[in-house]
Amino acid sequence: MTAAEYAQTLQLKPVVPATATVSGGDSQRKWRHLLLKDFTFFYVSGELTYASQSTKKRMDYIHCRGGIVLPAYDPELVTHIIVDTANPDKPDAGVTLRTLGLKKLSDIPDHVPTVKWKWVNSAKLVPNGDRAGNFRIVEDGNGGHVTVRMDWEFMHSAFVARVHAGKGFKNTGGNEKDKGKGKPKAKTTAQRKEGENSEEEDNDSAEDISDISCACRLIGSVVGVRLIFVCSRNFTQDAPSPPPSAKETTPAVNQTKSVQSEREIPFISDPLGEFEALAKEEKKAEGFLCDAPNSNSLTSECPNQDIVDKLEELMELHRAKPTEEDKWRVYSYSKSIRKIRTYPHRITSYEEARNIPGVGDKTALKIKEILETGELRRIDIEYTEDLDVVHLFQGIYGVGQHIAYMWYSAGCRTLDDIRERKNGIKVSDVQEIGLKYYDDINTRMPRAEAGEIFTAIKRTAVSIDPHLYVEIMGSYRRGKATCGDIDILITRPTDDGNSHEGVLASLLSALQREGIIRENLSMPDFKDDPLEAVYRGLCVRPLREGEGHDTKRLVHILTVPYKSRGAALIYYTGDDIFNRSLRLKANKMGYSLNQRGLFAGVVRSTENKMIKTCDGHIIASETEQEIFRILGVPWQEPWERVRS
DNA sequence: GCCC
DNA sequence: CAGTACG
DNA sequence: GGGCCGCTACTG
Repeated sequence: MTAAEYAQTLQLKPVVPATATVSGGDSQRKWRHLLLKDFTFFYVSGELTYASQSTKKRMDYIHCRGGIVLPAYDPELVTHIIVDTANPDKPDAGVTLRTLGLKKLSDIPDHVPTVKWKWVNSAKLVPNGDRAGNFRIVEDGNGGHVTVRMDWEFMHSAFVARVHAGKGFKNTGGNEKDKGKGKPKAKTTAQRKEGENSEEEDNDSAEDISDISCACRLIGSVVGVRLIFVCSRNFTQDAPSPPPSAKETTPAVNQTKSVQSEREIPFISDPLGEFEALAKEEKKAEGFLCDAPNSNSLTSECPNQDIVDKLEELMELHRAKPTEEDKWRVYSYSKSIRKIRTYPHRITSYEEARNIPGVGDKTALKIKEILETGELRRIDIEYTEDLDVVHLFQGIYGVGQHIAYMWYSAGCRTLDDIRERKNGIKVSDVQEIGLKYYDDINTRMPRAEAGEIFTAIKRTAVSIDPHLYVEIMGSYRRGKATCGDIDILITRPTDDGNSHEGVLASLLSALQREGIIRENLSMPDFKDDPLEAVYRGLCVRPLREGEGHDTKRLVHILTVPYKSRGAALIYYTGDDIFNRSLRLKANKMGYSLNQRGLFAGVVRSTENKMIKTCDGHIIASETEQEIFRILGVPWQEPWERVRS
């Protein structure tokens, strides 16, 4: 596991104060347990591949003391960069810059110090509370506060060139500005009122620590969205919040229960049986896929990997087939495969497979066959020579099942055939671009590159109008390590009488001038609403000397009216399966959800569901929380919404 | 494909 | 309108 | 046997 990955897994772990394991009387150390609260670190270990034991231990140390370890460097969020490369006394600037993705040390903001690990250990309790030097007031773990003194950052500066950075060397006053926002204490207490039943209850020494709020702060940071950050795992409390008893919908109540059971799994004697029971319960509880947060599947090995592989292979074959029937098979497979992948134990029988919601008779039989023979004959049966070619063509942006099959039946077999317009096939402008950048478009980019491009675009946007709200969405917001594209949401508060009307057009031409945008795939259409539009194109990251930046990346820019931002955030954060599930649930509850808002009283024509005979009225759209709450879906952070 |  | 793409 | 997201958005 890399350091970044480890940092990411920390986000999901509750903050267990290190002192909780120390016997109660040790007041000598207890004060440390929130020592690093309000600090956001980026840790430079210099380890290219795997995080060493000591790196992990130090990240744990930060995490357990209320600090945040960013998986990816973000100049807007980081408060301290810890440099802990091979030789602790001689930090390596080159390695540091490479890790940060910067060219020179001066690219690091002045208020962010680069410190050696030693600085972290410099904290000392100030017994008489005298406020001299670099003091901090921290919670003492008993509901009170103590004064703690730490060395000035410059005393442990990693690089001579940056001793001035951070506090102490001279009075920059620069990092005072983010002091206020990291103290959502009242909120934390309030949210615990609702959430504590299903959250930790056996940790009386940790009363003031909300692991949730900590994780939220962290991922909120990673994700970079700070529009609305009221965090709670269960029901949210924006606006006048309903008392817990007002949760009238059954799914909601069931949800609370199932979260609880999920948490109990590790402690019971027969985990397998319990899981099956839980699965059954979910089945009859009419649960929607969107109801249960993703409990993080990326950490553990999948005990049924061979089954997953075979089923995925089969699914891909169906994906390349043209019929409507196959489309739904793929939809179904994708859901059942996901369930199997996150199933915690080795599946050993047809019965067991069948008990997993989403796995039906057919798939259970296939699993049985894989268990018994290690093979799946259906794969060979479904395979035909055309599928590889169709799959290849479908990789062209703008080419779907139908066009791919048309081209195949026209006799085309390779991308070059398409380029040559073999047998007179037609290729649209968009497809032409898709063809030209076939490999680029089908290659995911590192998370950091997506961030870099986003930052450049945001800078340009804000220079057009400083009041714009510009955020990165999609897989980046969901915390993925690699991104297939860059999704940017733009809106603007209208309280000063202005709006973002016309901004997208100026932004696009500015980005073209800058050379960031290279190709247009689709242009916005403002016919309905000048505030609402979608742009798609290909871009490259901003140029840096001496490096080629040729790989074109898909970029999507969406503008929405400020009032719709909550619904737009949900839509644009995804993932797709989560969205569909959420919309399905809305529909079943008599609502309708799209990227503009949640609507009630929508009447659909009975024979054609596509036609709404009555528009209904909008009941929520401004915040994600509001929409979740009305739908009885427990609040889930972006990274918990991964369903596929 | 799965589920109602 | 059908086809494709978006989360 | 019928639904499986969206009166989604854009292209041609």
